[in-house]
Amino acid sequence: MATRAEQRAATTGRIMETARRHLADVGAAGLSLRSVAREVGMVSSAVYRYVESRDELLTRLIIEAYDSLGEAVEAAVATPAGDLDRWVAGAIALRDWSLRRPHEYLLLYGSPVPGYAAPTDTVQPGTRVIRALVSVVTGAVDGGRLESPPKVDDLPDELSDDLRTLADIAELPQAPELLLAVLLGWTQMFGLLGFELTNQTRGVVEHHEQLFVVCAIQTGRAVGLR
Amino acid sequence: MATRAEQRAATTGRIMETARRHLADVGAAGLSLRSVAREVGMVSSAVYRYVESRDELLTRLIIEAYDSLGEAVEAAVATPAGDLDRWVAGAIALRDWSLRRPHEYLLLYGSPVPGYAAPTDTVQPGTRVIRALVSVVTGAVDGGRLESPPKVDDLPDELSDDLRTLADIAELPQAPELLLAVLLGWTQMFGLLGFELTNQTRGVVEHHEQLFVVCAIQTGRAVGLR
DNA sequence: TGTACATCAGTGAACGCGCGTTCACTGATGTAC
DNA sequence: TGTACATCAGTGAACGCGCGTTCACTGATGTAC
Repeated sequence: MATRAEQRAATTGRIMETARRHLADVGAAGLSLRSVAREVGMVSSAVYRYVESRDELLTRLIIEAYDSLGEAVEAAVATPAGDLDRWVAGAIALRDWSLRRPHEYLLLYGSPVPGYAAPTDTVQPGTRVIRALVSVVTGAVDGGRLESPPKVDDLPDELSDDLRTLADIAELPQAPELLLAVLLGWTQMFGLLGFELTNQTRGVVEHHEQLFVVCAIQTGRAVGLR
Repeated sequence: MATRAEQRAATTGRIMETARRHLADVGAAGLSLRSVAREVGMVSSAVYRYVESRDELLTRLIIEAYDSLGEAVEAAVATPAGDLDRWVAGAIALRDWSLRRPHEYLLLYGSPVPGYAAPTDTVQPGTRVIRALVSVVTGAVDGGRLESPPKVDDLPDELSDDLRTLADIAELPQAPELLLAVLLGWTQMFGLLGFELTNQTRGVVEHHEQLFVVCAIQTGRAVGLR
């Protein structure tokens, strides 16, 4: 045992784990290969055996974070329950994960890291969360349980087209109102979460969890879930 | 003319303006006194005649940004029009300003800058935007034009209390539903805007402005504005 | 109005720091015959 | 099973960089009498 491959995997793991912890201390912009190496207990040049560059390390952290968050929401959504309950469970999982790992949340959804451009590898894992939430809607549609959303009368044509295209991609009924509701629900939750994480609501709201749940229920209902 | 005081004001202006431009290039985390000094055309130590430290520069930038944004929204909201139109105008002003100065938006509402803690001076200017929006609601209330919001049945007691306290501060009627709607409308718009600015909706939505307006109309209606 | 002194803006050198990345190297672990 | 060679992990020194901040200084602008 302790073959070379195992050693390598273990060391890579230690590097990534340490990097994640530093991220939490210092934010993405402040993350440095040298300090990670220091804490792992190797000389700075040695980490280059495991990681191509600082940018690649960031990319890996992003992908891991997306996957971890995606997994959490997928699991929450998978519980057998009413459609609305599943939606809310997904939302709560999103919030719980984000509170546990705020700097990773900010890495994914906060300000871009100066000097770093995320490669396209990060796009696909980035869609897991929204796809999990959409799957709840799809389930309700397939079961014939989705209430059709109320007509929105101020909807411009071009926007309707955008939304219909999106509906196709998401394999949802083409009513633009439905996709509008999903999109707004999605951004609503992120707006609230972002405010909570960056302390914009400091001193203003005490019971963030309750607020978030109420928000999730409202957005779920707006989508037509019951 | 060109008295010392005038010179000083002019130079301070150039420093701040350059800093703002660098912010746009490089983000808050990457902003450096030395590079600002370089571009202004003075030696790095000279800027210390105008700015106490890098942190103080950031603080000033934050305050200036809050004030500039606050002013824009206040102006938009001040147009004589229907309540809902004023709300929407405020929202559009928020978006326009943010698109014009995305890095300042991120400085205010994005990830915290590593190693920097905003002093309390920034709190008060930070409330101008929300107070401008609330003033629209107050106007509608005073004119007896606000539709009372529908009862929300899942509202937990503690959260209701939070919301009632907030209502008192904002000098709005105590119905917790009203403040909930304002709060959710507020965060909704920031969520959407944040997604647009950080390109989360890349390739997914084309007509961001229309989407944002629709969103603003919906949130305004949910608040009870007509 | 003119002079003597104080204030101020900007210079240039220096401090100590941490960063990402490269490179030639040593010694241990694996592989082929 | 034993030996010869190839691969690999980690070292240590070095590169060039930009950063924030301090300090003693010079020369110009203001002020008091």
